[in-house]
Parts: sequence; structure tokens; C-alpha cells
Amino acid sequence: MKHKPYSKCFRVLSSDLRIKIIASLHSKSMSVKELSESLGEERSKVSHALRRLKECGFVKSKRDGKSNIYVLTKSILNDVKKEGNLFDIIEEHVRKKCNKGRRCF
Amino acid sequence: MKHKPYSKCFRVLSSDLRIKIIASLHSKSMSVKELSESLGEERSKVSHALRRLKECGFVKSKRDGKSNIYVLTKSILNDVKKEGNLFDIIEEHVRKKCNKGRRCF
DNA sequence: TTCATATGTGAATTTACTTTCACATAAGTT
DNA sequence: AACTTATGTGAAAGTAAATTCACATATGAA
Repeated sequence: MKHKPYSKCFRVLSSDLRIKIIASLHSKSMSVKELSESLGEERSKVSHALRRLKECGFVKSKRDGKSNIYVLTKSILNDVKKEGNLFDIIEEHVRKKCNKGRRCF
Repeated sequence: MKHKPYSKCFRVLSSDLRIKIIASLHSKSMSVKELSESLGEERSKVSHALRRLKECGFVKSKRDGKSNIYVLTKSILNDVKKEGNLFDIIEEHVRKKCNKGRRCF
């Protein structure tokens, strides 16, 4: 088992904003502006976040006129749709374990 | 969907050392000293890492004489054993997506 | 081509995390 | 009790990541 890839991927998922972006894009592909407005976050912040998500293959983008539309890649899109996906696993863990510890939240 | 729990859990998993510890404890429950020696990492570093893993419910500890033996909790232990677990999902993602991006590794 | 809109990006700043170190505690041994 | 071993812990120092901001680029409209 190589460790670096795991920690790197988890690190990209370790930001609240980036998780929000994944959740948003799951409902609907969006431009930076749309994401930025719907999340109430500064545009450049969203842009930097998207870059990190893109670098690790969680999202991709396509030009549409003046906008760049961001889309979840199949990989993570499938995860979110499938039963027993990445988020289910974490959610279950959180439900069972994390609320008991003081510091986790 | 609450976002904080996700990002917090992912953050705890975003350290190479902490992933190594999880992998080690998967083979065998160990004391801080044993972990520290087998990983070649400074004792206090391992102790701090274990605290974070414990805070988020990934490991628990039990006294055994002078030692504290660290054990993976059922939650994550099951994950590592089950097909389609957390690590499989990330591994598959890495294999498919991350090696294409420059920055991910 | 000039202007407005949407976005990307680098760098400085700020914030968060990790590592190290000295010391405290706890249990077993002599 | 005094000593040794194993560990926990707080705080300083070091390192990395997030945020902000000014500017660059790219596309469509007038």
C-alpha cells in the first residue's frame, strides 16, 4: 500500500468549501460565478478550490462562451450516486464515532 | 448534508503518518513505542498523531501495564476489510484520475 | 476595436497544521 | 521510596495551506 496518494486525495477532500462544491456540482454543473453566488463565497476562492479539485481529478471543466462549466468526473459522481459510496462511509463513521469525541467538531 | 464532519474526517486522514499508522494497526494492534519503532518515527510525533486519530474515532487505546495499546475501531477496521471500502474507493480514484494530473503527486 | 463579463493566476498575507522539545504523569521494578 | 520505562502534553518553532488582491487573459457584445 502506497500512502502518499491516499493522504493527498484525503487532503483535497479536507476542505469544507471543496466538499460544498462537490455537493453543489452533484445537483447541477455550474460556472465559477454560479457556484460563487450560490455558496456566497468569494469568486477567486472558488476558482482556487476548483483548481485543486481538478488537479486531483474530482472535477473537470468545459468552456461555454464566457463561462467555464464545472462538472463532477464520473469517478466521484458514481461514488455519490452509489450505495456505500465514499460519503456514506464517512457519514456512517461520523454518526457512530465522531460525535462522541469532543474535539472532532 | 452537513459539510464540516466530512471535511474534518478527511483532514484527519490527510496525513501520511496517520495513514501509515492505520495501515500498521490493521495488521496488528500496537503500543506507541512499537509503532514508533516500526515506522521509524519520533515517539511524540506518533503520540500526537494517535491523539488525532482517537479524537475522530478511528482508533481507541487500552492500558496494558506501562503501555497503551492502540487498536483500530470497528468502524474503520471493517472498512479496511470490506470489499469496496474507503481505501479501495480512493485507490480506484487515484488509479483512474490522479496520475493524469501533474500536481496531485 | 473598445468595452464588459467571466475566469485564471501569482504573490503577499494570514491562518492552520506539524514537528520538536522539555517536562509531567503513570506504572512496574529494585 | 528511588529508579526506569512508556506515554501524554503544551508551547515554541517550523512548515504548509487558505485567503485576499491586483492584474492578466479570453470571449462575446456594441
